[in-house]
Amino acid sequence: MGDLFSGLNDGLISRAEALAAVDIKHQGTGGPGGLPQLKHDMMYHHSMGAPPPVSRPHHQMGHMDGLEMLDPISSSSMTTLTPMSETPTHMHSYGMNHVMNHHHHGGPLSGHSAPGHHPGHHGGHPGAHHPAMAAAAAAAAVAGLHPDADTDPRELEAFAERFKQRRIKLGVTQADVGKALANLKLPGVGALSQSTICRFESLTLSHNNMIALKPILQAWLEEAEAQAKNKRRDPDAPSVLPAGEKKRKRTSIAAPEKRSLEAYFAVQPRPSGEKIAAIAEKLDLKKNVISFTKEDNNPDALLMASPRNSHDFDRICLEPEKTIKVIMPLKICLTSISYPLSIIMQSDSSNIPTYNRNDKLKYYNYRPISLTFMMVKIMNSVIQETFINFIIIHQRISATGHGFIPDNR
DNA sequence: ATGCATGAGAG
DNA sequence: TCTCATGCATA
Repeated sequence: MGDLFSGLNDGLISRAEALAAVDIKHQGTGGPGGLPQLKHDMMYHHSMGAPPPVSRPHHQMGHMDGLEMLDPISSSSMTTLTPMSETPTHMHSYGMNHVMNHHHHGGPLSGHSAPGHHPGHHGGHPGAHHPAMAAAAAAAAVAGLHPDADTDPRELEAFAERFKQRRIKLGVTQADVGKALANLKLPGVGALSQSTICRFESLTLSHNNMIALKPILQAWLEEAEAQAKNKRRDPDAPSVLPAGEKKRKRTSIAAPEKRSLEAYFAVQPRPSGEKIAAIAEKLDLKKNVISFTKEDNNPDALLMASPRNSHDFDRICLEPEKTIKVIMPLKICLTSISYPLSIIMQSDSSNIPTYNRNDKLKYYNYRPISLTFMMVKIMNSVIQETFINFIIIHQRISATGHGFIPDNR
């Protein structure tokens, strides 16, 4: 294994650097080498507040073997690369400066992110904008932590979680939130789609996008809770809460039925569609209520999901236009592989979710990335077999076909 | 929740 | 042409 990755290292790095030179824009203060993506990864990792990355986290069940295979690699290459990751400067370069001035069609986030919130500080100098935070920021900088609470992935993650919980407590759907944003009357902020709210909550937006959206959603949340508190809303202020109470009541399964289902499940955890229908009929429940026994939710079935096996990858590698999605533990970003993968993420033209919340243990941050055919091709041209192996390894431990690690809760 | 498409802005 | 944010439609 070790050979596998170290062999791949040199070729990839040089190729990667070539790519970096082309693809990657300046990422702020000069860290060592020109691999800003890595900083990002590093940052996130550090900021995850996880136990030392090298320590062997016990991830859940099926992933174990894969992780174990990878462990020695990461620890060994860690040695060489760690210094880089620890580089305290530039922590907040955080990449994306070049993105900050993007103007998107119609979106509420035109250009500078976070309208109405700490004007200007997002524009690529995420230093301490609150005087009060300056000290903390400085301290954080010394400690190698991200000084800016608004751009701190931990904070973003925490906020997203909080947001979701409180939204649900308010009985408001993602779609409701999206629409209500327009009523907030924040400058430059219009409605958003359910998709976007969903993506925010699930941290499947770009980091930049997360940062931009956060203050907006925060504003909504505060307003919504205020309005919920005072039943008598200011008639002038448009409600940011959904109008009618038209929520479908939650299905509840009576104890006897539940026992039946559980008993059945013990015998036949994966009944056919007809069986499910029959059960539903018998228990006088809707079919979708019984759907928890479907293959989708069977952990054993997860590895069956697409991409199913190495053959799929092989095929993909021969098929232009295909995009394959791979999930890797962030830990891998700390290894010799990190450069090329970072660059692939940068170069990929499709949407690249930056975060996800599936890592309950906080030891790893699983990060979905997409590899376009071109990138695969480049990778392959450098280290053909090795790359295939690499993919397979990760496929084994993490591919779900949905782009995310299952919770396995 | 997410694959795919769109259109803006930057280069 | 590329990247990115975003929405639509639908699994």
